[in-house]
Amino acid sequence: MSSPTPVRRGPGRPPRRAADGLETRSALIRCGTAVLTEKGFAAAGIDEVLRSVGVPKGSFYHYFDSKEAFGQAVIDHYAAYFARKLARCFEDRTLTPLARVQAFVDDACAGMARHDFRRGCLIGNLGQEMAVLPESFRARLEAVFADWQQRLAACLAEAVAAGELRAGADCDALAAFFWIGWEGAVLRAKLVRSAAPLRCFAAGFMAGLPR
Amino acid sequence: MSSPTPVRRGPGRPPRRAADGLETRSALIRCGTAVLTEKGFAAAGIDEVLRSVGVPKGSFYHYFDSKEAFGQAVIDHYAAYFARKLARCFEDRTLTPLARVQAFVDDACAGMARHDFRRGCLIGNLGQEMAVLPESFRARLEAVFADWQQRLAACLAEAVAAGELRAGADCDALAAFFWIGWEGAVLRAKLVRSAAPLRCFAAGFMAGLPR
DNA sequence: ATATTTCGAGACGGCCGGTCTAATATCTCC
DNA sequence: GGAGATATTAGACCGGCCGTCTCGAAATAT
Repeated sequence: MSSPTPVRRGPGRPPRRAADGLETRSALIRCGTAVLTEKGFAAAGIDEVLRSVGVPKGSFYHYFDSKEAFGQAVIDHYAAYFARKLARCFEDRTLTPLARVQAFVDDACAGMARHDFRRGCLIGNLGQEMAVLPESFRARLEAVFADWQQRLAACLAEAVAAGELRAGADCDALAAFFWIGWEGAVLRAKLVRSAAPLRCFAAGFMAGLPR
Repeated sequence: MSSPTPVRRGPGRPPRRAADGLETRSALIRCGTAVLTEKGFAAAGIDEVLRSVGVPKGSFYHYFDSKEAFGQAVIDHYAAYFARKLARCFEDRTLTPLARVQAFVDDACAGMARHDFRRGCLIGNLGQEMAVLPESFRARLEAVFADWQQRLAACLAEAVAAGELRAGADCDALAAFFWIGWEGAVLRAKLVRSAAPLRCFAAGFMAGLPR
């Protein structure tokens, strides 16, 4: 019997399938997200992504102008994914604001453990690589960090309103501080293959908050 | 007139010169430190180092078994250099213990600015790259971080003794927290090409210390 | 049915980077 | 002063990777 999705692979325009073009394209992006999150941009090869998805090289340059354009698409995809995750955590009304921050940390620990601490944060990876990256990445990466910072700052502002933080606390500065250090924690977690750095940083952050 | 050091370049055993082998070798390491600190290990090419030092490609494998071995040597060199810097800062009796930490931060800000925020921290760079690095690097990088943490913890212990920190403060945990987050700050400073993240993290760290 | 457009297969070129081998000049020791 | 040992290098090799190119076939329009 034939496979459930008889993916024709051979030259010629493929038979019409529901939004197949989008399927292929987004499969490439999804796989690329995993690969770039693990290896970074420069060290990752397009061929690896293609082989893993089962798409021939010729298709790639039909969907993307270049590796650089592909990277941009992957960043956008990751940013959207992460924004959803942050919204889920930081706007969860069933928890107190500070408990939401802790929930994010717990979620991140579980996430890294699930991939044996080989994958880190795509944005952090690429930020570290800026010296060897197309300059076009810089603005996009900065924008993503700005978004994260704003989301966390809003959550911290709720903490102030709820009396969990001292009135007058500088939520923006605290949020900036968190994300700056968090990337370091992710980096270290990859190195020691353990969630300890994530927990260490989170605990230190919580302990240092102005109550 | 001939150059002061008439470096013979051509096949054959070179004329005896005072420790020339060590000269060449350490020149490679010094240049490699700069390059790896900027680009990381995977993205850095040996050719670039060789060209920059004026050593032919064939020579490389006379001095090092492989790129991996070269990387190890560079790590060792960088670790020694950084240990000296930390000793200079953290054991400076002319400053209070906490002022020494701030002195290190100021020094680091100046250092990154001097290279236009293109160079970061070699150890952090390589840590981030672990997924695509020879496994042999892991232990060495961890050891370097452990050394840094211990040096900072000692300084913080002095701060406790001097009454700058609350008695009973967990200096080891605080030191671990600092280095975890600091690497994130360096990463971010490279991204935004500014010392602001370094200062933001340092300020947050200082503000959160138990007094 | 014919022409045109859309999509994909897979090979190819060019480049670059790490590694190895052979060759060569000097040193050392008899 | 000659012979072997040693230090250094030139250059070739191999493999990977990005990007391109041509061809082929299905879908769609006319």
